Amino acid sequence: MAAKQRGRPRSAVAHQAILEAARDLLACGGYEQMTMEAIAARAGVGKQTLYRRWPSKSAVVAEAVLSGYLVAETPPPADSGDVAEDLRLWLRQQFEWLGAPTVTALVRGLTAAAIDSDIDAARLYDHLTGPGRQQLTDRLSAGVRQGQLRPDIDLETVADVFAGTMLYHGVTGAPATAPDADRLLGLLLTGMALPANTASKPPGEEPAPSP
Amino acid sequence: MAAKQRGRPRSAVAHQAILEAARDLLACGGYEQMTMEAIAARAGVGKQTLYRRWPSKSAVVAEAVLSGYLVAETPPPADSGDVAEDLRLWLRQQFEWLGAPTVTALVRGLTAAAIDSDIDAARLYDHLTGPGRQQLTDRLSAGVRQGQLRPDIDLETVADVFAGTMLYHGVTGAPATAPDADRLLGLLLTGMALPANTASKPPGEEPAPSP
Amino acid sequence: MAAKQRGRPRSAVAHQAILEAARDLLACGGYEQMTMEAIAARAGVGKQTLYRRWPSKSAVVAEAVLSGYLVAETPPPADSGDVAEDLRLWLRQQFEWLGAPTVTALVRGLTAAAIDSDIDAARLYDHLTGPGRQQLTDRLSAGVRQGQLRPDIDLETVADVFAGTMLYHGVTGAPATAPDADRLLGLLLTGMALPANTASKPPGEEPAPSP
Amino acid sequence: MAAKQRGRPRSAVAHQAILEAARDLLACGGYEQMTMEAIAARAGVGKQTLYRRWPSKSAVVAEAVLSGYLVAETPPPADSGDVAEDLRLWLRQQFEWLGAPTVTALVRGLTAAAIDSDIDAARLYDHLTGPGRQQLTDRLSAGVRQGQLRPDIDLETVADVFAGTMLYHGVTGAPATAPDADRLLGLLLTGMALPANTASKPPGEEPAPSP
DNA sequence: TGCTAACCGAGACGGTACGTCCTGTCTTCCC
DNA sequence: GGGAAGACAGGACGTACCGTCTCGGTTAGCA
Repeated sequence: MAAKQRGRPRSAVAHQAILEAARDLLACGGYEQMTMEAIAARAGVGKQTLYRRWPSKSAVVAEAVLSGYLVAETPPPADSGDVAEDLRLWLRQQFEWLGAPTVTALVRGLTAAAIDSDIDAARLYDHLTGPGRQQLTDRLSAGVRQGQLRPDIDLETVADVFAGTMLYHGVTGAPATAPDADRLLGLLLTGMALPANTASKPPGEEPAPSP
Repeated sequence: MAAKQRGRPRSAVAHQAILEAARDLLACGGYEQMTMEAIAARAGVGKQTLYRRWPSKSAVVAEAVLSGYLVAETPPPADSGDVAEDLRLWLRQQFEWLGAPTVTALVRGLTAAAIDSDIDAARLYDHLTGPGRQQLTDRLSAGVRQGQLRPDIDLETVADVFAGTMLYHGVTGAPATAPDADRLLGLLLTGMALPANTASKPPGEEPAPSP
Repeated sequence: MAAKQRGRPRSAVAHQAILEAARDLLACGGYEQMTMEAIAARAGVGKQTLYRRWPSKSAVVAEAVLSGYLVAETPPPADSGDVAEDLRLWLRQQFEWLGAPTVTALVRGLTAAAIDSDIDAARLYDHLTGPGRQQLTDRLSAGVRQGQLRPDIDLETVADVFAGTMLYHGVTGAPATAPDADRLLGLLLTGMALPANTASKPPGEEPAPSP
Repeated sequence: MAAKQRGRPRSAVAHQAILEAARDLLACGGYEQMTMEAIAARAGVGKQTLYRRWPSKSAVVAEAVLSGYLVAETPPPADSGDVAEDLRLWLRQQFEWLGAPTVTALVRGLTAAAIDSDIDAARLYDHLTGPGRQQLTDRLSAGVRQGQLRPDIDLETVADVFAGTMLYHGVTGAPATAPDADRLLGLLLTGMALPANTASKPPGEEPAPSP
């Protein structure tokens, strides 16, 4: 081992002030507004204090977004016994939350950071979406146990679909509406294939389309 | 009115040279490397010639990416009569194509441009994904007519799911593999809900949890 | 030949504004106060416009001081026929002028610039002292023609003595007073050696000490 | 009063190491190279140890230069009975010594320190030139006693002339040569005025111009 | 022997200037 | 009028240094 902690230790206060300043600037002015100089000034910190901790602007943004996202968690899906309804409400909530300018700014900031550097963006998104993912997969698993969902569904793929959709709306700024949520969920629940086509095809039986 | 074309007409050669230079720089150095000065220099053009045509860097990038994407089109899904297999092959192909460094660079460039300006990013992505979208929805419609797909599927939502997934992989740089394609398609075809649930949902009934 | 003047020519206005701003800052705040950024701001100019013309701060200072000095010329020594008196008045005037805070600041600035770069400082000082030098040597030559000064005096050496003295006072900030001027001039006119010694020096002969 | 020395005493070793490090850096890299951090690092000392002893960089430089100068003293002028020759040799030696890169660096460092702070530069130069001054004035006084020099010469003014000349050469880096020394000494010994002029001016006589 | 004060090396801190780079505009001469 | 060239104001970048502050640890006198 080494270096046994010599010299003045790095200030945790400064660390937090920087991340918060970065988030504030990101929220109110976007990625371009969020200058290293502005961050330092707003955090009441020298520029070198930023560069001592992070090698570049992208890295600061990445950590700022991640740490900020985690404190602004949304509640997990309820478990009323009706998985479709629970997911529907949860997804609507997620979409609504994602539509908040602050959150959009965080997503765009993180995306910009991911693009203009060699940050491991996939890892970042995993961190970012991690908690929501877990909430989702938990509820899906419960739905399986409750006999409402197919036991063979690929939880990760479902989570990826949601993540991709959210990224799309975050980047484009196109708001994700409640009907969007419903349509997406409907597709994922029902699937595209006719039942006849999928697992065991009950011969001749045509499910009645919505009247 | 409209001054019917006075003075020297704008050079189409310069126009193309600029877009190509932009794409080249984007492909080899990323969005940050692609400066307006570098584009102008590489295209053998004055900077003013860029700004006479596009109002900002983002706009140049946008058009460069879009025009570049279009010339590198992928073929539409086949129609062998088996819609699941046709889509599987097409999606794999799309994913593979998307994994090419050049294409990734274009996607990332477009995303960066979308973020740091007030470009209508949604419109851009529509342009970008438009052709693929059309190919997809055409094949899906055919599948419906062939009695292999549900007649009530929401084509746009399906297309959005694909677009979101591709954006995710483009931005993170995480390669989208053939198994990913298969899993995604499987989910979308089959859906998550058990057949029993879709048809009749016994309200309030709690299935026995696993013992 | 080459380059036949393409592109926008450099602005002479900006050039002058920069030099003047540099001199102003030097005069009111010293060498340390005179930042490149402050110069640019005061001149209403981008920093790049400075660096396009001069490679470093020292170079800007050098030119600013030189051009400023030249416009603030002092009058040449009079020629009343009495060279001693003419020089006495001129030297007093020079000393007084040198004591002005503005001039001291210029001298110190130039000296600082000379020290912290590889500027050819000797050349700068020559430029700086050139006009005064010429005035001095002209008057000395006239004095020689008028039979008041020795024909074999080394004009350059005399000028160097004055220059060195002025540099000393400029750097230290110790004001050069009128009595200082008189003493220096007295020394230079009269010399240190006794007349007996100057005329004929009998080798090996020990002169009788003063009785 | 006066807290009679409690706590750990200051390290004399560190003191010397600092001054030596400062001189070394000054000698090999100039004033700009000589940063407080570099001095501390080279002396194997914490920065606070510097600031505990000196209030600023200029102060460190000043003491470093002075202490360095004193240990590198040049011998005093000889007293062979011939004051002109003694001074000539001594001045040549001084000029040669001054031309050494190390000495030039010290002079430039001291000058830079004098400029960018409110150090009493005159006092520093007095310290710096003090020993040489004393040597010089001693020899001049002896010359006066020996009847070779005028009894009314102003010793301080002579010393100032030498100091100014040396400062000029130190700052500009222009080497002071042996002929320079001879010329300067010739001027100071002989003076500029014709003997006739100093004592009694023959009235109305116009000297013939050079043929 | 322990207490307390001042030192020590190390290095982070706020601040500020540096010199480079890029954006979007402008100004020149050439077609 | 368009086009290539390049200067323009402005401003962010990342580096470096100044002088201060804060760690853990050392070295003295005093108790």
